[in-house]
Amino acid sequence: MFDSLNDQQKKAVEICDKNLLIIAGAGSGKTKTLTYKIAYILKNNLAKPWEILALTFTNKAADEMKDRVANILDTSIDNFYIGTFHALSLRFLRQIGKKYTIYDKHDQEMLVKEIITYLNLDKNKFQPSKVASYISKIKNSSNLEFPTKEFERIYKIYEEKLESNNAVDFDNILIKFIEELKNNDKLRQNFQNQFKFILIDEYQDTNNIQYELIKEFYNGDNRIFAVGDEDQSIYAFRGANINNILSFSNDFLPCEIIKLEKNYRSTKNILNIANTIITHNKTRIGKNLYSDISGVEPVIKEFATNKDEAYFVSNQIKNILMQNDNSSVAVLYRNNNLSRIFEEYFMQFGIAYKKIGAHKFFDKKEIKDILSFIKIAYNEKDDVSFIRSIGNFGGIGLKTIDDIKKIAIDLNTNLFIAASTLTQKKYAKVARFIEFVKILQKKLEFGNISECLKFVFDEVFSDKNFYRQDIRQSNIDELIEFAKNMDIESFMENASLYDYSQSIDGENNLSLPNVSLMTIHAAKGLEFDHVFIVGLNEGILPSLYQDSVIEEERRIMYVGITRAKKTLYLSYYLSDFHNSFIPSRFLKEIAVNKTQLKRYRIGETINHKDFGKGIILNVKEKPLELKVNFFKYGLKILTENDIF
DNA sequence: ACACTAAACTTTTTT
DNA sequence: AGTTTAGTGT
Repeated sequence: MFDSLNDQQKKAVEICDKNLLIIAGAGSGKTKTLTYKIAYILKNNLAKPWEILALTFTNKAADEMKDRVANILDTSIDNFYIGTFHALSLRFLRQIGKKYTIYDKHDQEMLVKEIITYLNLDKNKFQPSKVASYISKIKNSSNLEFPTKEFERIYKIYEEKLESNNAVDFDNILIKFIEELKNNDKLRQNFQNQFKFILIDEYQDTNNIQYELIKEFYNGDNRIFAVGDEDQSIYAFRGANINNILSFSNDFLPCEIIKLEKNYRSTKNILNIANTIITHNKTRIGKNLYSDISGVEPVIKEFATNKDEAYFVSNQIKNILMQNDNSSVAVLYRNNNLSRIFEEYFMQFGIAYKKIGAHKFFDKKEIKDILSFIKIAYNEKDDVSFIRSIGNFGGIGLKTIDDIKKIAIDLNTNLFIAASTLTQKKYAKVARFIEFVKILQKKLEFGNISECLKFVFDEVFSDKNFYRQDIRQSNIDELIEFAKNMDIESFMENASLYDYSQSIDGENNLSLPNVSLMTIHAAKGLEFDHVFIVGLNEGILPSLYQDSVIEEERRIMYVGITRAKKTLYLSYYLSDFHNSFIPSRFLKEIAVNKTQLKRYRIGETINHKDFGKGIILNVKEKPLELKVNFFKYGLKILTENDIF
């Protein structure tokens, strides 16, 4: 059964007495190697299934690994510990009796917003979404440095609130678990002894907290097998630390590094482009991906507008599907707002497609609204869910909620308790709300969540037009169906951690369309016969957003390109009717067939980070020199170095 | 005091 | 697409 592995893969599978860092280039059979390694360990009786811990980055990757292990072993996989860092940590926390409400990004922002209003801070200066992501960044970095005093206060109150709400955000799931391990030697040793082999997928995307967790599991006797590719590290914005992979061989001794460099996915031509681009990066271990597959030359296309681009892509897809119905096709972009125009044209062209990511099932308003009642019944201290549910109950407005908040501060308690003290006649509606939640709590104890959801819908939402629209109604039905036969704990976990929309996967389902629309981030780990990477403009890819780092943007480009098996189309447009654009610098780095790609054209508008918008009056290539008339700052000469 | 509506604005990427 | 805001209506 191990005959189908190449020499490097075989080495990676068979070496079990050392820690291993497997540098797995795109399409080099990473998942295959990991799953065969698990099979090898079991066949040779090196460990029992429950002594293997496999940590993945996404639920999709966990599901795929489960499937493939089950396939090659031909047994049930119930005994394996395969899952995301977050899902497994939560599960272990539950095993020791720790239960929390999980705050997703949205809940987090609501909490931050409450704190900002409470502190009377300027809402424009402190945007909840920015503050929330900054909080996560701080938690993920080792040194706690706050930009301002106000920020430090927000952060402190935020952490206190999580504690008093009996809630955890995504980061805290891991932090809480690490705390438990640190404070309880017996518990830690149990885990260390149990997990003889720890496999970590996508190691390049682990952050400091995840790294710390791995350290807690490691006792020097068990073995860590980390698989990763520094060139595919694209989650720095979420705290991923590329140094984890770069310094693996110092952290876990004895250690061996194995590189998987043979690519089984893409044609030579496609790989050439990927290799050419990525060699511009300095932060890398370095590898040389190669392929035996020959194929056609990738296509680079310029369009006047994004509409022209969408038209061309749609037309091309139509042709591809006419030639071979079974081909898989993907249109990939840097950010989700680029998808809309493709959806429009796909409709016009009659192309069936699926859009991945973007709007998650559990982020939908109707779902969150109903869920907030279950959450407040599950955990009275959950102030975020309190505010959402009471606001939807009907007959209770902002003024009343404000009164409750004030009482909660006075009594130093949560909103639910504060609301329970209101017995005056004018607060009769509040009393009814409290009563309703208590009934719900009784029903929840009974265990049938589906029925509880239906109860909430019937009592609170069924007479409101918004929730009676067909799409929302069917989403609600789906939620009720989803909850069937689930216990409250796993329901809560699934609702918070699982991206339900991504799990409706087309691979085994022939009735779903073969054309996918998604961000490059969402496409990571996937492959398609034909790939279109669109919107390859400066300012889109690379994004040139505030903290965007050019090497990471280049890796995103690299990940996109290496999704393609047979054909690859790279395209950009010059205008989207609001702004004008120039082609991505990454296209210039390729320079296929001496393709004439000018980054700058006379007469174009550019957007400079310091000087704002301006019109290009003159362009000199080699060395690059731009004469630009900026709207605010007037005439400037820019050289290569001060352009970005 | 609250419900409802229309218009404006928000967003890189996500466990 | 969802949330916020301002304005109107009950």
